[in-house]
Amino acid sequence: MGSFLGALLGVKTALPGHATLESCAFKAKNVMKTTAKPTQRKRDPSGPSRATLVEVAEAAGVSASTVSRILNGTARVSSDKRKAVEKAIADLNFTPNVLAQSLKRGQSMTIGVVTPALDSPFFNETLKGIEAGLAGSGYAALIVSGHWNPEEEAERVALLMARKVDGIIMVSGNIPDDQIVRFSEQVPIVATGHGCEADNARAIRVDNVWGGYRATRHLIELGHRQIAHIAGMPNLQDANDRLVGYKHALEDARIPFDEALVVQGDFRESGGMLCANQLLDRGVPFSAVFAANDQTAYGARLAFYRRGIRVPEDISLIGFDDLPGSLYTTPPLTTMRQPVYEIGHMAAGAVLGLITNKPFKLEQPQVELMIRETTRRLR
Amino acid sequence: MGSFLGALLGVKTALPGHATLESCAFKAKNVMKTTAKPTQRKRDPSGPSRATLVEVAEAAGVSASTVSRILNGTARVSSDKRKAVEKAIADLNFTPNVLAQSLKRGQSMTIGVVTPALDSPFFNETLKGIEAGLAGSGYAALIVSGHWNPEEEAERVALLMARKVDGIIMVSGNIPDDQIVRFSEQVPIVATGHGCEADNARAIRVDNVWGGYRATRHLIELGHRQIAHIAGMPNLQDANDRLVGYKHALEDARIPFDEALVVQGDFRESGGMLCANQLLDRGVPFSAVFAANDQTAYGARLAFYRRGIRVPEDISLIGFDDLPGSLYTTPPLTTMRQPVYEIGHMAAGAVLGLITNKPFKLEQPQVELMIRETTRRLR
DNA sequence: CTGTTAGCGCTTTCAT
DNA sequence: ATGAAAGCGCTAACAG
Repeated sequence: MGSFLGALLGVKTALPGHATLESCAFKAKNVMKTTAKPTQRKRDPSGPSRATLVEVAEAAGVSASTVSRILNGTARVSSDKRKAVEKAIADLNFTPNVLAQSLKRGQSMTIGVVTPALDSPFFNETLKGIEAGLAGSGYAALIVSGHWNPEEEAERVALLMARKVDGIIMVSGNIPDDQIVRFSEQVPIVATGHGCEADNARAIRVDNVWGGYRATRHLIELGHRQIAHIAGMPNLQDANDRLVGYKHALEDARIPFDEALVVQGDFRESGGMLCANQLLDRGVPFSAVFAANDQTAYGARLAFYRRGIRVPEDISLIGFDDLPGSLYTTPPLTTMRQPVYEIGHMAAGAVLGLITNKPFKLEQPQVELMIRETTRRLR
Repeated sequence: MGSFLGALLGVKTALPGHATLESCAFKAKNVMKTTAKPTQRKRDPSGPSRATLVEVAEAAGVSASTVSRILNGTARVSSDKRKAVEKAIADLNFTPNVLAQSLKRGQSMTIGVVTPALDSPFFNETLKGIEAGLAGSGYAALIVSGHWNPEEEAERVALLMARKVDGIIMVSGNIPDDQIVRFSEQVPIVATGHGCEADNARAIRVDNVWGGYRATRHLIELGHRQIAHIAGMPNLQDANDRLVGYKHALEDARIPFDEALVVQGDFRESGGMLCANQLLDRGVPFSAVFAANDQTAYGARLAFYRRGIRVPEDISLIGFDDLPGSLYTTPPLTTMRQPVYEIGHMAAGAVLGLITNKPFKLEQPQVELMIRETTRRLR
């Protein structure tokens, strides 16, 4: 087998069953410009699939209605016709056009989902739950991102409604509750991280105040008294609630609240890192940090690492959310677990219930303290 | 303000502007069972929106075609009629029914996206790129998950075709290339992490062999000679290619390949952790590890931490992908960066090009070594 | 410039 | 049990 260096010297070498390696030598130029060949979009009747119900009917020698009835089990059909139709369907590789069905039936069999971010591990967990909750229902999810922007979120909702989604799930986001309620006059909405309730709107939200309280209290129970807090995204109720919980825990422990120990983060790693540095630079001593979410905690963790501050030996750190990755940070992160997947699942069940007018259950999901290895008793 | 402990003792307290805290005391029972009230689904003409184009036409005293023409800018319309129509549209809060438009035009203005996992930071970066690439095009993305299962992926494609998506983006996945090509006879497909090429199919894939080579070579350049590899998901070409690159780098450095230094991972943290332990337990010494992807590296990192092995002091570790989180591990992970976002963006551009028959560029995205803090020169 | 007409592919009375 | 006919809401010739 030719050597790599050989390739670099211009000697052609090939790998068994793999792309040639010579590209390595010409990395910078290894550009395959492809231009679309003018390919005709075919609407070729003999081609695979793309048959219509009427064509099936003709092939089977029956009327369109009969085919439709068989497809939907709407009425009894004699078994010979049924067979003929089934054969025709198979022969023509027919699949009903969902668009046409939707138009006719007045429902699109799709649920709109608006998430604040497509690349957040937190919201993706929710999406996964939604997907699971929708599985087998015949409903598909149309996922769009509002990019944390209230106007864009509203715009997205409009887009979803134009596409005639049968229901909407709002995953957190910055859109005001009353606007959600207004939207819900048009289409059923279930919102997580919101507090709205209306005829056609439901909300699922954990008790963030309690969560913030519990997290802080955990630190207090470990003997910490100088506890910093890196807050979450401003104006986001979830974040504010956690701060409120933090204050209450301090109060209950008769620890005076110190403004200098609270900094405004943004729910992201970069913010967490910045804030931790800020905190450190202020010179006000602290032995523990409650980060408003796990991503913030990750950032703070790195800031400490950079300054040679050990976690948990020197500083205890607790997060909020329990992202999948928090099990694998070094050391694994102590955090308040939110059952995000379950929330998504429940939200899906709720929209479906709202749409089909069937009863469903909506319980408040519980946050839970996950003690791992970033918090320790103050010596 | 009432104290928390007060609440626990049954004294009612309320927070200004926030949920009462008493729920804390009754955590286990804090269950709000909600049953759907039988809400009538309204098709109320006077209600907000839900007007049809014909209704607009009537209200404006023109024909439906005129309204349509104004909506789509298909032809000139006298300004008085235009004004009347615009007023009617505003009055009735009219939005065109995309479903009806789609049925008529024969295109749904939606792109199907099948991803192997909804909760993978790697694929979500791609999704984000796709979303950005689609932004402003009028196309929406219908995202479905194939759960790493080839059958399910095929099923998902069928579902997307039934919904008449105008194009499909396959984000990696286990579905065989020739099946993708077959599907592409029905609808344009762009696949990342695949090698298929056909009239209506394009593929975007980085040079994983080169990536594996470069990663390993980085370790070699640092003086390492006993280099372990935690491989990726079996049967996945990307993973195999990286292994091939690894072998070649060893070969070029005249380091004999040692089977005992290669273990089969699964691209996930848990697998990485398991594999690292396996490696350690084998007793074959090594000073560096090339993990097939970042998630694997995270797992390995934790395994080392658990055994008191320091990274990079005792063992150097390099990953592959450069997930957003890799900037914030402790220490930040040295890795091969894949421009995942760009790949998604490019894929979106490519489907759009395929659909509209416009030229587009498809360049092979380059992987790049990101030297951070988990690798160091062997003393 | 604008209205009329004819569907897109499917479902659903209404007869038979 | 089955077919004919009438649309769902919109667009696109085709005539004026």
